[in-house]
Amino acid sequence: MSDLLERLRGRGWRMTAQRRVVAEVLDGEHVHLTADEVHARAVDKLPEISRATVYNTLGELVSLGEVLEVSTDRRAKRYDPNAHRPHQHLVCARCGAIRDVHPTGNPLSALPDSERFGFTISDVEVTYRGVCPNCVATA
Amino acid sequence: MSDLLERLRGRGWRMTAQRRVVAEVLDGEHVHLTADEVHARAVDKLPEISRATVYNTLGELVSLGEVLEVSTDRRAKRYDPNAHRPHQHLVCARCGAIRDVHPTGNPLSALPDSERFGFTISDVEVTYRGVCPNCVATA
DNA sequence: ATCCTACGATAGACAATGTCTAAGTCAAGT
DNA sequence: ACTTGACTTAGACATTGTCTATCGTAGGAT
Repeated sequence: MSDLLERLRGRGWRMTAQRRVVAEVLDGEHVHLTADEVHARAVDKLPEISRATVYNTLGELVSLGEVLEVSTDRRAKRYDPNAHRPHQHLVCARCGAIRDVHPTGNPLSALPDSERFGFTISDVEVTYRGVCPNCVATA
Repeated sequence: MSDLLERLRGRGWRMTAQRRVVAEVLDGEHVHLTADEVHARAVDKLPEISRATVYNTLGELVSLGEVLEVSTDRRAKRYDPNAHRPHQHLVCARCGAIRDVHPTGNPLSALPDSERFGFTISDVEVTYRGVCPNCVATA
């Protein structure tokens, strides 16, 4: 189901073992990994891959619009392969779990012109914070 | 107009020269400073104040609910003394300028139960991103 | 007014995350 | 199979923040 690798190849992305491995890690698991977690999983498949390459490759995938960067906390950025359907995030304040969610309506419409101060707004990022059922149970 | 110092004293906050200076920096300028910027301005008034103290004090002010932590980018956290009126942030993608904004409605109501996955949601954080008039002009 | 003591402040080491550089390697076109 | 420019590497460096051990002091007690 590696649409991602196909798309990248089709866009003229030079394919290397390292890039393939990073793409596979993201494509394989639909979760929100940090750069270090991506690196750890990449090392399992390609032990000599370097940290810098993982960072570079993630940065490229973000530039290409194939992966989203998510900063839900002040810790490491996370990488979200679900870049093709707009969505927001729901974060557990206790365990850090992240879920993709799809709110109704367009959050942009909640900001009247008088509150835009002449800005040309291009994007809205919404993060819902709470406690997940698991953490509530073990509270 | 130092309500802040008054409130803190009233809450039994032990007053020191360092804490006073940090509180004054935040109270004086209604902007969104990073910890290092707070430190720099504090040093102007009290040259021997240490970085650790600024971090500690900011952390306490956040715990006390007198100041909000804002993470609009992956860079340093910013500290927002406007903690008593709920608001969201509008960020310039070019120069990083931050404005407080007040959207209409409650963003929580945009998330149907079916999209809450059993989470107990306590907070919503909305960040609008765009380009400010100044940066548009100089583009 | 002075003394005590617990709480606050300090310097600097350490940690986490990310970026940069110089040199080596290799994918892909010829 | 060559060649070349793009990719990868190791590790130094940068930024932001935290921790620890020690010193200083605010504010209550005397």
